[in-house]
Amino acid sequence: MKAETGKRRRLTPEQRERQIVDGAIRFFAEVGFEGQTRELAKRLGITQPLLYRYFPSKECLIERVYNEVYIKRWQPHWEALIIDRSRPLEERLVTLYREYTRAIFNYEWVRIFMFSGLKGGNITERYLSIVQDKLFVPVCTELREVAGLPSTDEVPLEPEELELAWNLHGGIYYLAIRKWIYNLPIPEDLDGHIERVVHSFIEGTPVTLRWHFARHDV
Amino acid sequence: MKAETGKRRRLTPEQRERQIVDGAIRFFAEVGFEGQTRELAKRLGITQPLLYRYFPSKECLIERVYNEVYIKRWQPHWEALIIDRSRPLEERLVTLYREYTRAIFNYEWVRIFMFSGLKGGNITERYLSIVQDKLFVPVCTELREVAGLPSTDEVPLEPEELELAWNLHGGIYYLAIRKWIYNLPIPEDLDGHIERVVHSFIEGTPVTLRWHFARHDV
DNA sequence: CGCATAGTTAATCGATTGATAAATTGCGGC
DNA sequence: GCCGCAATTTATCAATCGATTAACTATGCG
Repeated sequence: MKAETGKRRRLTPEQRERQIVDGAIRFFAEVGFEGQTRELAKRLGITQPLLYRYFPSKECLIERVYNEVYIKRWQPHWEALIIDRSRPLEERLVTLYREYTRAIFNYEWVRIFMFSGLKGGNITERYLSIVQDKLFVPVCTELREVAGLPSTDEVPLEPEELELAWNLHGGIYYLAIRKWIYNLPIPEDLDGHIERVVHSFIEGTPVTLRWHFARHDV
Repeated sequence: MKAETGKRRRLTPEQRERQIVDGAIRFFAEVGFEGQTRELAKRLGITQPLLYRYFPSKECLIERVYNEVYIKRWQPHWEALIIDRSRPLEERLVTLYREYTRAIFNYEWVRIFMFSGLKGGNITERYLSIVQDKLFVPVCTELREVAGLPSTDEVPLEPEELELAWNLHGGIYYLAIRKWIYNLPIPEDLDGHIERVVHSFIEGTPVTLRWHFARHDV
């Protein structure tokens, strides 16, 4: 009644823990957090109680998965990139979203983020508030300059402006949702697509901003 | 050992079935399809076995929820609206997305659609293929005309063009995801936001299209 | 009033869940 | 080589899942 001989492999705690965490990320990304510990163990080729030697509860393992997935993906230099006026804003945005999609666009990140949002908590809210403060606000500040409008020091940023940055971001992120959640094909040439989308943004948004403020100030 | 007197309410089968379906839509939208039948019954104020008098299995109830949510939301006149060249394209798109968001932007639709996508199946794929054929393709056809480019009869639609329509759509739909999945605030003035986004689209996309074809044909 | 029909319920079953305790086995140090 | 510790497994528990059965009770018809 023993396991198949030779299958039992004794790893160091560090190796085993890493194996469990990596497997859990993949597993929960696929089936959601209601996925069963027995099924996870089977995929890892270990027994279910062994999971509980490394993590006191399923909830703790999930918490660990969150941390592994969200930490270390953010590139602080993005914030400097956006405000580097030695390059055209269009070029900066293309670079930003090229790198952003390379960092974020993958099966595990997109699906775990969505499961996490549906579940509740406030993990997604916290993450996106950072995105807004570190990316969208500076982008809008730069947009003011490109559009020939007063700086944000003189005229505070309006929610309507922020929404235009959210819209650019949402259109791009929707690609990831299409691919990893709706299981639909997306362009092979992602970089080319980003170039076109950012080009449309640069051509259209400053005009809209001036249009908005002109109506607004009347 | 009987239930509390007076609580028992006898409804006609039609009323009871409707009550169960409506409650199930709300319930599964909130917690996902792993939500338990006992909890659903409790929220409805009935006992769990009664669910099985109306639906042979949980899976059948879920199937019914799908049909209730997705059927009857699509407005066939949208397809005619897009190609009505007696009005400016910008006005047509604003009208379209005003109506589209009124029809689709609600808690149940957005969350059940997302749960359904994560679960797999092909419900989301089928729906979105309709959206592409009925909305995005005609929009791109109209864009050709606005941009002064050859009609789609002469030069077939390219995937890159379709992606620009997907991008507009994704940016707008991302608002719904922010609100009902990430639990973030979105603009109160949704119609005004749509006006600005569509304006940016009309200002930026034709330029990008000509830019794209110019590079392309070299 | 009485009876049949049907809506509703309590009680329960077998399978599965997260989690635990105890037995087993692999590996490094002597 | 073998000894001991710790990694891993077997066996199992209590709770909970979807689903079933049989009994209970409200309503309409005569």
